[in-house]
Amino acid sequence: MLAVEPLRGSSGEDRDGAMGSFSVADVDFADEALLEDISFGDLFLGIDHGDVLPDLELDPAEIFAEFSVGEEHSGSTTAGEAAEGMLGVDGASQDVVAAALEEHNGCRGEEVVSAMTREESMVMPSRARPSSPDGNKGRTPSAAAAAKGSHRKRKGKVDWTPELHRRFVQAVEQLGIDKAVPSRILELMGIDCLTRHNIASHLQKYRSHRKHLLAREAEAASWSQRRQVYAAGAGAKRDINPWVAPTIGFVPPTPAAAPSAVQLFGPLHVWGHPTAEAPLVHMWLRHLAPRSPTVPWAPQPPPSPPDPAYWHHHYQRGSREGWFPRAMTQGTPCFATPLPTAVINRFPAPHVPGIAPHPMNRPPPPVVTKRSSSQLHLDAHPSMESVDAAIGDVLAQPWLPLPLGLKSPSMDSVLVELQKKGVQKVPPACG
DNA sequence: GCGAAAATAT
DNA sequence: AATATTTTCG
Repeated sequence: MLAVEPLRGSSGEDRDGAMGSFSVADVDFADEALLEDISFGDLFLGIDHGDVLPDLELDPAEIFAEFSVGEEHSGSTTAGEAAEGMLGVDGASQDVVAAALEEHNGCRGEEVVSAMTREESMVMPSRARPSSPDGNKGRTPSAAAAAKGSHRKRKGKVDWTPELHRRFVQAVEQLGIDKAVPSRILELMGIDCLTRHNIASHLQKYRSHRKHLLAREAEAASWSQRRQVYAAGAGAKRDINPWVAPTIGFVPPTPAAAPSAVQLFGPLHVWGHPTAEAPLVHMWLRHLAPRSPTVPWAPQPPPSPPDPAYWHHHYQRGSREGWFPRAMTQGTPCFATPLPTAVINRFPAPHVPGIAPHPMNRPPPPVVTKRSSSQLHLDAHPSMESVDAAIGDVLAQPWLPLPLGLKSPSMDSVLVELQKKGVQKVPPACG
């Protein structure tokens, strides 16, 4: 088994340019990643301070006007203070915040107002609801519902701030995922300005997201397992940390694992897109796999790369195209994980229809195997074209494992040519 | 009371 | 247009 990589800083003429400098696109991307860091990361990582107060999305004036109904707030509650609270008070403990929250949202007051509004709306409908023309597909509007009168003023929207969500998740975890039902959650959260419906709704979404994320994790695990299978099959003994040393030619397919090039450059769907997902994933994922309270030393799942910056930190652009681990270009060269052709063929990298797979997201383009013509040629008397083609592939794929058992004399001549081009043969073992 | 899905808001 | 939240309904 042989693996080759371009020599760093070698005098390869057509390669130096590509290696030595990043394209404009690369630079732009890095900047973008940084921007994301600042604008989104902080917001959602700083979950324990400040940004916490949930607020009902009503006009403040409206809120307090309504809350004043039937509720004598203890003088201290003013609109001004409320506004301050909504901006987040530094250093306020969670309890204080929650208390303030309850007070400002006027929980009891809201109940009163809601009820009243409800009754009012029966009498004087404030908003003509479009009587869902055919939206009721598969649903038979009951006579009761029809008789009820369908006009109802919407309640103030609950803003599920990170802090509120945190409480929610805490309650859910405390109950256990199967016993977590709205009423119990509501009890545990102890925030009586929320209704059971609010909780139920949030729970619905929470489950949905959780399901989604777990599915993706399972997918990632599956891929990781596959990689280990063939890595082991090829005799690799080392444990490979997928975040640090991804197997050559493959990139973990899910964002939960590491963002693929496709996910970095083109939206798959919104949850797969870093700009949209980063903040949201933090919101939902944050409590997904908490350290076991009973077995705190239990092994943790590998940390997800928090954002594109992580990706850029650990990976770099290869020559021409493709990402590869920085570790592979720094310090002692390591042996690339062997990728027997048969295995590659059996486990092709995932392919998103309609989007050309990124070079690193598909099986390594074969120098020899997939180009049967080249293979034959090399085995016999390689022409310069075939050698050049091989070199081209190698340069495009900085780490290109050559198929096992390729030891024909012509291979040496290929390697000579590769070396002339600044491609280096990598020692068959590392460490 | 619960969960799924429709309706509505942003 | 997409996502978040509420409301409806079985």
